[in-house]
Amino acid sequence: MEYNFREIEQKWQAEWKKNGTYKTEIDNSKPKFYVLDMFPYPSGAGLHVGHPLGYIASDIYSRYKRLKGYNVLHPMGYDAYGLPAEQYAIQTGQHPAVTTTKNINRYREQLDKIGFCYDWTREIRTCDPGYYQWTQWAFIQMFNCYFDNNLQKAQPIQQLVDQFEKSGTEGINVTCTETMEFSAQAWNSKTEKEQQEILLNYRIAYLANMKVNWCPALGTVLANDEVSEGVSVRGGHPVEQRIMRQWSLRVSAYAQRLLDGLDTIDWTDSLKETQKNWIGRSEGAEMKFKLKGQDTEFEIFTTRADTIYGVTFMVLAPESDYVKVCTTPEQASAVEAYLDQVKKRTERERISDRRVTGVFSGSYAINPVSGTEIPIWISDYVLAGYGTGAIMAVPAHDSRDYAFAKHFNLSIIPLIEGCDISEESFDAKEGILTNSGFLNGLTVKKAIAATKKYVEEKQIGRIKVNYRLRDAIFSRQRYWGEPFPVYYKNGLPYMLPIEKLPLLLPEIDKYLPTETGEPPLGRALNWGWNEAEQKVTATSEIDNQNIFPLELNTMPGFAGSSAYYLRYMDPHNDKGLVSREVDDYWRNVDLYIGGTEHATGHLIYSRFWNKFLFDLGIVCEEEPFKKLINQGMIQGRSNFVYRIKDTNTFVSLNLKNQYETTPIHVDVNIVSNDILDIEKFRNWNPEYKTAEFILEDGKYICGWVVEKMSKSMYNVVNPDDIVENYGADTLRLYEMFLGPIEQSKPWDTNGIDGVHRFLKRLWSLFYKENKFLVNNNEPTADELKSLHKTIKKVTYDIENFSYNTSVAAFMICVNELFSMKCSKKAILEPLVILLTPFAPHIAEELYHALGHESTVCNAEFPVCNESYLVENSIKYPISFNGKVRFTLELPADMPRDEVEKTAMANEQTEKQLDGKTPKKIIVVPGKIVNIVF
RNA sequence: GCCCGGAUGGUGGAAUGGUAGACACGAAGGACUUAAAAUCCUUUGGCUUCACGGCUGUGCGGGUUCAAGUCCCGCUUCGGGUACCA
Repeated sequence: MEYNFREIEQKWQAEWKKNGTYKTEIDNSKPKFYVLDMFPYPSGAGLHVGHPLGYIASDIYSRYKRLKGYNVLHPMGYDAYGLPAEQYAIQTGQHPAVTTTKNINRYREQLDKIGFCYDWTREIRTCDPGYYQWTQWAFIQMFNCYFDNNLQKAQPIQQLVDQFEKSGTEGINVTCTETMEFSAQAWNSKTEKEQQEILLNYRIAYLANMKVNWCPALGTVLANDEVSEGVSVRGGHPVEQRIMRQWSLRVSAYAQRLLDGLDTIDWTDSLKETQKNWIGRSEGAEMKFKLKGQDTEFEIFTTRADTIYGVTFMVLAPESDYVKVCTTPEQASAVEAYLDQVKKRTERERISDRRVTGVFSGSYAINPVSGTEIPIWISDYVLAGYGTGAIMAVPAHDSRDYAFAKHFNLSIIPLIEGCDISEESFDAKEGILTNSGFLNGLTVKKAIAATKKYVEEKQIGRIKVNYRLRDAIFSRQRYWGEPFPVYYKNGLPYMLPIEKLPLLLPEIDKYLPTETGEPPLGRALNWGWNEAEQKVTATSEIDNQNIFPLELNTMPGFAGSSAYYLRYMDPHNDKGLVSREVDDYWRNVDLYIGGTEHATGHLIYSRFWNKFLFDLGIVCEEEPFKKLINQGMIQGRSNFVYRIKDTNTFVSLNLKNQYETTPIHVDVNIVSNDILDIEKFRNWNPEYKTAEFILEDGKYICGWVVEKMSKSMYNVVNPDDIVENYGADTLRLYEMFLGPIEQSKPWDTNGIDGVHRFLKRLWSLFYKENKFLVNNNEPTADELKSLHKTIKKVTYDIENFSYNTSVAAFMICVNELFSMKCSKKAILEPLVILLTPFAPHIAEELYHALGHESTVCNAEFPVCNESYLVENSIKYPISFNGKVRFTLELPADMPRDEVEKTAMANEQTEKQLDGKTPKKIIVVPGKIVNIVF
């Protein structure tokens, strides 16, 4: 019987499906384990061979944990809302739901072939109303809460209203967009509209005018993590700054908790570091500067309060509110011209072009410590969004201030003894202060502390912690996303009642903005809210009395992916996102596998969302993902042919230097071991039908290079083809065998024969021609040693996610058993169970061949018996001055001095020493002998 | 600029401070076969030697150690993240 992988894999996939082998239920008798993959966005291109890498890794771990006796939750679903489907809809008129469903079906077909142990009864799609009603629900919860800074926790907004009614803003410490102060009396005398407007300043989901990243090409705003270097991450379109009234989530309120939480989870240091930088905590002081000749003052933020004596000018961000206050009539036109110029520049231009620009406002500030007068400038190197949007400039010790001072010829006062500032600023936080009044003689560190103390005592400012993390803009001017459960009355937002969710995404005729520039939902014919009857009605009936307009924006991509891991726990619950009982069992994700590209997006938003739900008591764990592993990227390995210039003749790689050639990408699927299949090449493209070839050794050898896997490079390898030619088990093993899971590495189909041969060889221990070879003979010590060595290694490697080395261990074991001609059941049965996580189909087949009726998935993972591994003798490497010269086989229990004596007595030792006396002899029992002379 | 990773044969990669190159691909040679495929066996870092063996070798330069791919210091270089963040 031959190893017929096609038959075996189809048979067991059907059997597993029929028996619900991977269906998971709560089972209090077993410990739980939750393994999650980052769910995919189903793109039209389908899966290439790089996508399943992480899925295979998590599948192995899931199966391993199950064999170890855990109740394993391992679900899968689709991040189904997104731009590509919508842009395809704009081009073709095809409804995004149609495209998305088609792509999902294709993904599912591809995934099914690989033999994953997903519980598909728990599948979710973010665009499914049964799912997105909980995204809408969460948004309403956020609208109904504010963040209490003292408790560091979300609280119902009603508590804040009670507070305002009783004592106004007196004594409150809550996160808000803008600091407000009013009395209880003032609050109580405000109209409903005014009160609601104020509350938006405090809600966790709030509507506000803010500076947003507007992407004209995509026709929508983008969040900070969706923009990189001034262009959109998706598509690379330019982004500009605009003020717009948009929904935002007060993620910044959770900055400290997001930072602290990192210490409690098992993520890689580099990922934690990325999040730390993104959150960007910096401790400093906020200081007040008075304006000369006026009764106003303004605040700046600095981490270098110690440099206060070196402030020679101030800088305001162009968007700062202080600009108006500071600009004198004489300077008004110059300032206006400058603001105009700044406004015209896109984010990208500003980043690429670092010219020093700025304008003098005409006003002066008073240094609160030294009392000197300081000119106030305006420049776009100061950002409105960070700190207070105003800085004190210390050109001697800040390179940006230095460049500005040099450009505009402003004075520079050095503050550190002996520092050289003739060419550049001295930015290091070290040295002894000078020119600094009461700080003279102190080190920088001490001076910072001393200034902070001084600032607080003299009440010219306060210690302040700033975060770089911004609130998340939550509105998108797109069609294919979750509709907001919001309608507008008097221009103010009101939430739909929770029982009326989901608010379904309406149908529209075209997926474009309206003629008046409204988002696509502006085209919906049924997009009014009948408040009295609590239902959606015709847009034409909107009268702003009883029928109100619904929100036209939709939610961004990260909305649906922020809590999906919770929904998998309880996917069919129609009373809540997840019931508390179910959440108490599954708690959080024990192992999360996915790419690093989500480090500053999804992984921040999810943690924020989870913390918010934790505050509400909906979930029991504060962190959603306990352990996280980033799988590396699978790169493409492109092949080239070399066309001789101006001909249709192609020259083989090692002869190309004799000609003038152009390298041309050739489809890797018509190349094998870098040898071109000439016939296939001629048929690949009509242009090459008549191609001529200059061969070497009768072959055409292609060149190759590692680059991104993409259609345009013709280096995309499809997992379906691999499964068809080698089987899913071979694909799974080979993907793991390629190298460490976290490392990026190129895909090269060439090596796949090795793991395929391994499976065939394993098969050959069971079957020869039509004979079943397995017997019940007693295993020998060597056979047991081979097996248990492998059990030990594989167990250790799985726990440490070192899958490439476990595949190697399997190969070694099978090679050993093969040369021992071992077909003993006592050895093969544990081996088959051990292999189950990696190659479940062949394992299931062989397990049944060994006489089992039930699935191997429910078997017990073998345990290593150390007593089989004990060695009687050890081969000691005998080295001289660190260089190994020969080995000596000695009994394992030989004491140290005996080993030394035996080694010294050896004639080869004598030869090596050549009459010299050893200075020192190192014996590491069980390891090595080193003789120094 | 700052932060985080890497750099080991022709290739992918192994290696708790203890015989560098496990395992696999590829290549070369051989067996079986009319032939091919499949399978099996042998060799395979480089230089050198008929051979035993010797020399050399983990990006570069130093150091620590009886012993360094591994630890420390200083570079080179390739990835990734991030940035007028005060």
